[in-house]
Amino acid sequence: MVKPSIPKGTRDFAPTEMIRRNYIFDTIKAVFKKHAFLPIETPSMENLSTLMGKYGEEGDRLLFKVLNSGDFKQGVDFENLTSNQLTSKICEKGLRYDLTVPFARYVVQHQAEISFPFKRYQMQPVWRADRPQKGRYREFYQCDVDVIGSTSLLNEAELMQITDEIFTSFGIPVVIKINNRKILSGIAEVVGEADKLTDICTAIDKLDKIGKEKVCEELKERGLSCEAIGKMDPFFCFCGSNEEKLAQLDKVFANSEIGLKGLSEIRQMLAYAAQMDIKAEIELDITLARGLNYYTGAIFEVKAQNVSIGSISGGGRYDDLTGIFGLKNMSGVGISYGAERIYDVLNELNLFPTNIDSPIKALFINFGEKEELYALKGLQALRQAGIASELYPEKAKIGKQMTYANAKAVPFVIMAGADEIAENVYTLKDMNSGEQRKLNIAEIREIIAATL
RNA sequence: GCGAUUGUAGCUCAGUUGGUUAGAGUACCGGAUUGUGGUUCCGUGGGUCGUCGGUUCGAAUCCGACCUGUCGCCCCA
Repeated sequence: MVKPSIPKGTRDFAPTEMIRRNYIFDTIKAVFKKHAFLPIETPSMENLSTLMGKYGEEGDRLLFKVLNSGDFKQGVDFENLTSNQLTSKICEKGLRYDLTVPFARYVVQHQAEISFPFKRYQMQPVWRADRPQKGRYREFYQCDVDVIGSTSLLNEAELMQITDEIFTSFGIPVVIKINNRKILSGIAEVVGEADKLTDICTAIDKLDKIGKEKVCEELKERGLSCEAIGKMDPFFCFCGSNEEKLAQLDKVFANSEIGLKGLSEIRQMLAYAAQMDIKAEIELDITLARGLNYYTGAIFEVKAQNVSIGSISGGGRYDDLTGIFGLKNMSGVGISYGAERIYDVLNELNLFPTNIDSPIKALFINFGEKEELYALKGLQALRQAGIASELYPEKAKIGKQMTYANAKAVPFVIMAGADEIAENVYTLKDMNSGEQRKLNIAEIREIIAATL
């Protein structure tokens, strides 16, 4: 006997969980569609050459690699190769790590068929060989929207609007944090460490988590001069409204062209957003850096208020993701919503709508051969009215059938034995109140339909 | 990849310095009750004590490795 189990960091989803997950996907998808985005899907596996080197050293380690089919041993020197070298000999495929890189590959490969700007959405699982923790899995879903082939900041603004609409639908209060890589470049330039941009980004990103002192320590470890770290001090304590922060940055960036460009982009985004009736708070946070190093412009991160769960969404603009696949001048901007994080937030805040938990509205009790034929007629009438309903497939004891209805949270049970058949009616039982009445099927249909 | 911690019935957990045949609650199934569930009572079944190895006369209990879950670090949705 094999003990049933699934790989580390993966999960089964029970019907009750799937109903809630589908609610999340459906809600997000509805907003994407309304904003004129089109769906695509890409394969679970990509060639490793597509994936490797796009996510930094750490990312390469977290890629799941797929062993070659056939005799992968042939002609490979197992003795004298390091694990990494061996991997490249015996694996040429890997599971996708995110949806953005496969999207870039898709765009280049299908550029002739696509009309740009291309607005696509994609909701599929991704895999990371990470160590599982709370809210972190090895297989999880991302819901991505991207606009590629347009540099307009209208796109950034639209992504903020989409974010706002999605989380308004969920009833989750959020803060949309924004920043711009050009501002971070400006900071690096101003403190005289322009070539250390990546190190500055990874360190500064942790400010709210580990505090200013530890960030300075890390910057030191990463090779920044004490002088430069001292100059960064003012950037750690920007406060006030977005306008106030921008005004302060204007002064600091007086001699940094790229820094000023970042500021003007933020201003333009905010100006567009102001026309879009966005309810969520939009906060300029210059310590927001995000690990992925392909971002070149705007950066987004969405945090739910009043919960301890980390970011539930993140994204940004990338100017040259398609370059490595041979297509230049194809700037894009996108954002990704983490389905399982949103699930946890909805759960914690008790925000799942209660009406989705009873997908089956009525159960016909099976009394036997003759009675089930009569029940089938009623069942048909309800289904034609779009009411999800079923007939218990066996003549089991009534108590057992009732327990079944209870376990599935079915709100109505319908019974018909010899008496009901003679009168051409059905007994409708409301499982919440326990009340039951003899009615004809049209009346039953109306009563159930009224609860939908 | 590094560190800490966890694992006993489908689920939640007892189990004495290592000592007979490993228990309870709950769920399931059957009955009390052949047209009534979410509240009763009785009964049946269900365990390679995570896996493999070691110490011992004897291991659920002690030791090691691995696997799984959880929590930090790294990184990230």
